[in-house]
Amino acid sequence: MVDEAAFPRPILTIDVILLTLGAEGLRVGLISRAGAPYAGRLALIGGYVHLEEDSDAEAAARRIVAAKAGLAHVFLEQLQTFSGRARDPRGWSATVAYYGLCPPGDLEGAKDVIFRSADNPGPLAFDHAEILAAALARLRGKGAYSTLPAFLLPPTFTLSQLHDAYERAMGQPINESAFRRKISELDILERVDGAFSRATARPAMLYRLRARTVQAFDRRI
Amino acid sequence: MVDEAAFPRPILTIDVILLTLGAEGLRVGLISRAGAPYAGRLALIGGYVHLEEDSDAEAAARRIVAAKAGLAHVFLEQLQTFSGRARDPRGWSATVAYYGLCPPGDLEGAKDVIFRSADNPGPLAFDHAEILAAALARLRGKGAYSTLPAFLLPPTFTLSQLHDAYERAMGQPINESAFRRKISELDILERVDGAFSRATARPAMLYRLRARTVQAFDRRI
DNA sequence: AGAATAGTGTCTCTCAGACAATATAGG
DNA sequence: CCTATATTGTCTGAGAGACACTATTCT
Repeated sequence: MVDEAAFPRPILTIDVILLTLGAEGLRVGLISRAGAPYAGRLALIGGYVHLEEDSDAEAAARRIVAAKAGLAHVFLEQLQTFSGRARDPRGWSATVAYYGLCPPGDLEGAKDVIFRSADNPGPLAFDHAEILAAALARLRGKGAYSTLPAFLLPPTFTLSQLHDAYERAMGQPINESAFRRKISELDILERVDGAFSRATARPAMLYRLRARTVQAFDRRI
Repeated sequence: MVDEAAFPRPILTIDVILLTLGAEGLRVGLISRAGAPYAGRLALIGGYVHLEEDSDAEAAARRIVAAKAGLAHVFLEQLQTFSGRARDPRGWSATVAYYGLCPPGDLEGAKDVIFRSADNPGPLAFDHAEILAAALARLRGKGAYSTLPAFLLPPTFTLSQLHDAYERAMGQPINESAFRRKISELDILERVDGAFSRATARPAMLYRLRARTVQAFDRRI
């Protein structure tokens, strides 16, 4: 890093790929763009960094998700930075992309957010389709050997729900007994008092994650 | 991304963690800083984005590595963006970090670059120690299930050299016969005519990577 | 009792690590 | 032949998938 402070500075933005679980699989939260460019197009939840307010890019992402989707607590992880002269007609820009995972129940207050199938969201503004695809690839890659999919669930959940979250996040079936075996061997969950009861079936034990952060495993789940 | 073009723009830089293989393990290429801040301290190879010249951040990274380390062809992959108010005394900044892998032989022309043990490089400028640690973690994590360590070798190599590169990159022993078995099953290498001959031992067959890009595996190597 | 979901036990096949055995060069 | 490195073969234990079986609640 050499001192050449006179260089023109590029535009720096933040984009959040907000993902949640729907009945059919992953869903992504989008916002309809008010102004040009791409007015009326759906876009990822994004904004500028506020230098006085935001201590770093992740703080900016949290502020933006809170402001635009009304979400106070989201699991956020940096995905990648997308940059270049071509991606925004206003000029050379860079956006630091974060993916955010949250349980479906937390999305009541997200009035302006439109949820679409993550795998088939329709046309998006800028290079957001590419960014979304990268987020899905990361989630599916990392989900196979980490607790990432658990952050798509509420704080307490049953093993069946966890299994379901893994299957829906990964988009492929996972052997159930092997899943239970591995989860219990990995010792990443702890029992919570009470049980989750459905309409017409046996109630299941409730668990929560032992750690609040993502845990990666040696082998895939 | 809302239009608020009036916002002050943060400083955006690029940093490259240039890694290569030494006898003792991984080595990182550093440059002694000429000016303030951190004058005289060792720092990662970095610089500003040139908006007219660089089509995107990776192009900027390539230009910077070519200019400061004299390397025309390096394997580069984006690591992460580090940002915040505190990391640079000159103000809120963001740096897009790339790690670069290259074979030891390519480093003849890198006059200004100082190589240090990657695991113990001594004090570095800015938050570069943290960035380097993240690069090593990524290389070791991803190296276990990809062809990443092969990019620390010249274009053609023997299986023993590849095995050695994996062990040195990962910092831990790898069972040799299992390694050979997995490599051959994965079908990522192809034979090259000729053989590599040492002083006083059996010459070994030469291989090269089938694909020019990193290949990830299902299971760890 | 029967339906529906939760949870367990077990069999088999594959794969990874350990390590022995064999191969091929130079001295 | 001896040494050093390369390469292959085999044995064994752990783990993953398949799937049947048991458990518990509600109607």
